[in-house]
Parts: sequence; C-alpha cells; structure tokens
Amino acid sequence: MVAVNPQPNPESARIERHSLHDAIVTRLRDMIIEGHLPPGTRINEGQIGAQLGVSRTPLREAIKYLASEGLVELVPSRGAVVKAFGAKEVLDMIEVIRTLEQFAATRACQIATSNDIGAIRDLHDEMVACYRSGDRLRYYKLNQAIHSGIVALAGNAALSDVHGMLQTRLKRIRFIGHEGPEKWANAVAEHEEMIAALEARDEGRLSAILGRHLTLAWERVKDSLQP
Amino acid sequence: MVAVNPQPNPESARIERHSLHDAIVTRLRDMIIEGHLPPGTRINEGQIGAQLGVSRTPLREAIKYLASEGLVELVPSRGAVVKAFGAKEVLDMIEVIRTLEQFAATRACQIATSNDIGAIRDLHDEMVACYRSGDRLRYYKLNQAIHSGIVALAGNAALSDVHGMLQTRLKRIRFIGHEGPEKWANAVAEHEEMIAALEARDEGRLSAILGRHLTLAWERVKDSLQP
DNA sequence: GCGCTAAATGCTGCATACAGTATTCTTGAA
DNA sequence: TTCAAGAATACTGTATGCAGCATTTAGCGC
Repeated sequence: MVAVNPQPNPESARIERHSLHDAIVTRLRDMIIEGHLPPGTRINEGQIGAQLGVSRTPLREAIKYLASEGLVELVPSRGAVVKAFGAKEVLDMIEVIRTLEQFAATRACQIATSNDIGAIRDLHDEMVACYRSGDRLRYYKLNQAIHSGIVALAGNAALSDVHGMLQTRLKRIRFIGHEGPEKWANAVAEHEEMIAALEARDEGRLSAILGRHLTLAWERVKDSLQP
Repeated sequence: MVAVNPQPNPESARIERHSLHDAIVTRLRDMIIEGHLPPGTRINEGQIGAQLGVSRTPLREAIKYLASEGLVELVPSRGAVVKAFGAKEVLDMIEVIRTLEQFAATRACQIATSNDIGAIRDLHDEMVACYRSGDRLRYYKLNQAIHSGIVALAGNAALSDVHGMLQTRLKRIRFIGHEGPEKWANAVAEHEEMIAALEARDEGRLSAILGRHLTLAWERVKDSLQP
C-alpha cells in the first residue's frame, strides 16, 4: 500500500531523534506559505532567528535548503528574499503539474490496489464534509493531500518528489484561489468526477478530468496575480 | 531566443559579485557527479572543508542545499552521506524525465524559432564531432546540453527546473552508461533522428524518438545498478 | 528647501569555539 | 582468540564573534 499522508513525511514511523534543521525548515516554509512572510520580503536572519529562538547558523542552513526548493531567492551580500511568482511562472508550474499528474493518473489506474483507491476516496469524502461545513483550511489541506495521494499511487518516488516541490511553490497562491462559492462548488464537483474515474480505473477519463481541473485552477487564480 | 547553455547557469550574463556559496555548491556537486565522492560516502565536513580551503560554515550550508536537490541525504547527528540510487529509483527518474521531455518536445515544436533549433543543431554537430574524435567527457556534456536545450525551448522555467534537477541526480549514472562502442553509436544515431524531427517540427515523431531514446538509456545503464 | 556626500548603523558572510553525540580504540576477562 | 565494556577520539550541531558590504541617516553646500 502506498503512503497517502496529508503531510508527505517520509519515515514518519521512526522516532524523531533530534532535528532542529527540519523543524526550522518546516516552520519557515509554513511562514512563507501562510503569508506571514509575503513575497519580496527580505529575510532578516537576526530577527527571524530571535523569533524562532535559534541562532543564525541553523537558520541560515534552513534558508539555503529552502532556496534550493525554490521558495526563497539568494541575493549575494543581501541575504535571502521570499520569491515572488509572476502569472507566467504560475501558469508554467501548473502546466508541469498537469503533465505530472496525468502521467501519475495512468500509472495509478494500472497499479493501484483497491485499498489505495479507498484511501483516496476517504480523503475525498472528508474533504466534501469540510466543504459543507465551510472548514476552508482543512479543505485546502485535504485537497492537496488528494492530489499528492493520486501521484503517490503511481509508486514513483521521483515523481512524488518533483510534484511535491511544485505543489509547495504554488501552495500560497492556490490558497488564495477558491474564493467565490460557485468556483468552490465547481472544484468539489470536479473532484467527485476524479474519484469516480479513479475507482473505475479509467485512465483516459481521469487524465482528462485532471487536465481540466488544473486548467480551471489556473482560471481561479490568474486574476489575482501580477503580470 | 532561449538560453541553451551546457551549464544551466541562470543569469550567467551578469558579473559574479561574490558567492562562495555557489562555488562550493558547484564544486561539491561536481565531486559527487564525477565520482570523487561515491554513493554512500559520509561527507566529513572538516576534511572536505580543508580540502576546499573553506571553513565548515559555508560548506555545511552548501551541503544543505544539495540535500534539498536530492544529491545527499541528511542523517541526524551523523552528517550527510552521498545518496545512492537503486535500479527502481533510477527507472522512476527516467520515466519522469521522459514525461517531461515529451511535454517539452510538443511545446518546443510549436514555439521554437529557427534560431533556437539551429542552436540545438550546432550542439548536436559538435557532439557528433566529439563522438568521432572519442572525446567522451565533452560528448557527455554536450549530450546533456542538448536535452536541456530542447527542454529550454519550451520556454517553461519550472519545467527546466525540475528536469534539470532530475538530470543532475542521474548524471553520475548516465556517465557510466555509454560503454560499448555499438551502444554509443546507437545513441548518436538516435540523436540524429531527434534533431531531424525537431527541425521538421514534427511533435509526434520527436516525442516518440525521445521516448525510445530514454528507454534505451535505461537499457544501457540498468545492468550496472544494484537492485 | 533640495540634492549630494560622508559617516554611522545594520546586516550578511565567514570563521572559530564549545558542547554533545557517535565511533573507534583499548583493555580486560572468558 | 574473541567478545565486551569503558575510555579516548573524532565529528556533528549550535552559538558567537568579527570583518566587509549595503543601507540609511546626518551634515553640508547650493
């Protein structure tokens, strides 16, 4: 059975010995995604370090890690700034994600077990419940988990890896996305179709729906972006 | 015109102010790719730092960067080890690369200018010359540059980004690949077809050839891998 | 009052120092 | 000889200090 976690935490089974590094990376990443550190912000090492209660050294290491992830940009002699994505860049990312998810869909329909698909279905049902109750944050996280989950069904670590990376870069932007109620309803309906196609193991249909879904995701966010 | 560099160095136009970080990252990466630091090796910060003539601090930051790139693995309290890829992982990476390159091929045939394609052709011709003269290292670098170049023709930064990342992880392995003379000859012939399809802007054919090419790339390397 | 220059402040980049943990070596007994 | 336990060593993880660069502010001429 393939791992399907909301938090793609590899080896979450074993105890966490001690890893300040991971803690800082995760914390910083969340601060960026949740908008505490808006795009364009210069990261002041002294200030953030004091805020997190750590010295500059491990903080700097975490920043370098996030720089490689593409969330921050390293400017020589001026530190790191939170990366800002323009409309074209976002569209590009979405198109790559579409390509990856469609590839994943094909594989998933071929090799996924019923249990695997059932796990996705459970996530979906939970997500629909959040939709009905208006729990936006939780809905959003489950939404991401479903997409990551389908990708995970393909059983390809490299695929999950790059997909997760692009998804992370887009997280802050997609969070803005589902604004209007009717758009939100559409998104839920699309997901419903997705799950149905997955359960029917209909590669072509799943692929088509995913493609459409991401096109609509683009429609939802594009107006809130700078050129 | 899209950038087509053997070294995918963004903004190589502007002067390099000072960036020990980049220097160390590049150096370390090369040491891993070229096999100076074989997979499984524990990176001794003191030793490598002394060897490169830098203190541990910037070296550690570079290591974290490469960890995010997937070239090294961070083991708590035991530092970093050079990541070793098994056969399945390599196959997975190749399949993702195939997906990405095929997507790129479609776009490239649509939007690339004749100049762009001419640049790729030049790289190819140079590569063939290296093949004839037996300049393996240069051949290898040009080979990578051609693949990166075609991807770059799609004009999608995120695509180039993830493709480059996976290609980097595979570099050391692919370098082992082209061993036998007849296999090498095959690879060159495939490339010839690729360029022809690109010049004809034949999306389908280019895509098919790229797919075949990567399948054969897998055939070339798979035997030299651990399970 | 406005623009330009220069001092002063703040921050980054790098090195070093120290504490804690893993690993290796040594010593002793079975 | 082999194994085990403890000491010694080596290395990682984190903090701190200092030098150099960027930015801001103050002073001065116009």
